[in-house]
Amino acid sequence: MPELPEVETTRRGIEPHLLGRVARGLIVREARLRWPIGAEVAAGLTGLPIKAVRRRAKYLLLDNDRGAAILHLGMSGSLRVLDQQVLLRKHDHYDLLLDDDRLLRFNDPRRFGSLLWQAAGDVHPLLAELGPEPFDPGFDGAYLHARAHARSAPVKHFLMDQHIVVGVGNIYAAEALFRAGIDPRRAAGRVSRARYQRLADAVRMILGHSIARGGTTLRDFLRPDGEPGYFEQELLVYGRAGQPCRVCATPVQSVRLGQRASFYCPRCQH
DNA sequence: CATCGGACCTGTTAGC
DNA sequence: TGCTAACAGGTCCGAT
Repeated sequence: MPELPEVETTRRGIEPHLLGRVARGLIVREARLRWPIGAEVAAGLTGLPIKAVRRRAKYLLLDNDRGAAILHLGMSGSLRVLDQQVLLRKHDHYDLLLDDDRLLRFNDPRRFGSLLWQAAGDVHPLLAELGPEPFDPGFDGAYLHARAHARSAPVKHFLMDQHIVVGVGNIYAAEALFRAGIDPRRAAGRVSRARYQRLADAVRMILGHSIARGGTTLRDFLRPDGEPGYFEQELLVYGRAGQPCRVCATPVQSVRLGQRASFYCPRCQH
């Protein structure tokens, strides 16, 4: 589910409910997420006000004076701010209790999500090696071209590598490569600087546009307010195998690149 | 180092 | 209608 636009949509949805609220405690019903939820998370959060709700890559960070909780939604996770009375559903793994009698509830069927703690002054190893945000000024064609030097892996892999640039997952990689006219199978090291500039622009445009639409709803993604995202209606190639390209009407092709479905137009992308 | 495959999970869907 | 296999938005880790 969640790539950068969905995580950012979630951040914007929960931020007004969390900012300035004192965390009263953490109820963990299922600690076995991507990594087990440790006791340090509750200890770090409890008793202090939340000073910021940030996003870095696909991670959400809840800051207080002791440090930050690091939340990841994995493939199937979602967060909602609820009244305590609301009935528990399957896969509701933790609740962060707030001082206004509401709570932040995490649901995640596949349990690829995570909840970690980072002490003030520390940088968690998972965050330390991340590439630039797509909206950072340093993310451009020259940067991508330099990082791709001599790489033989498909450009789609390269674009989805969070050490290169963060936030681009399987859906938006397909969409950005389509907009840039680049075949997802092409070796990353064999894409020109000019085409990488188109790609960087396409990534920013698509992510920004999707955020404005509230993210993409495939299957079960819902925003924290329970509404779906609307970007799905604007996908040009993702999930459209066999259907006509919206630009040239050539049937959209599907290939598997490293265990993952990739969609592209054989006429528009080279 | 870069690259590949496996691993972690459950739910939904496609195919027989 | 039921059973099974394949596949799904992420990404770490170990082997090569």
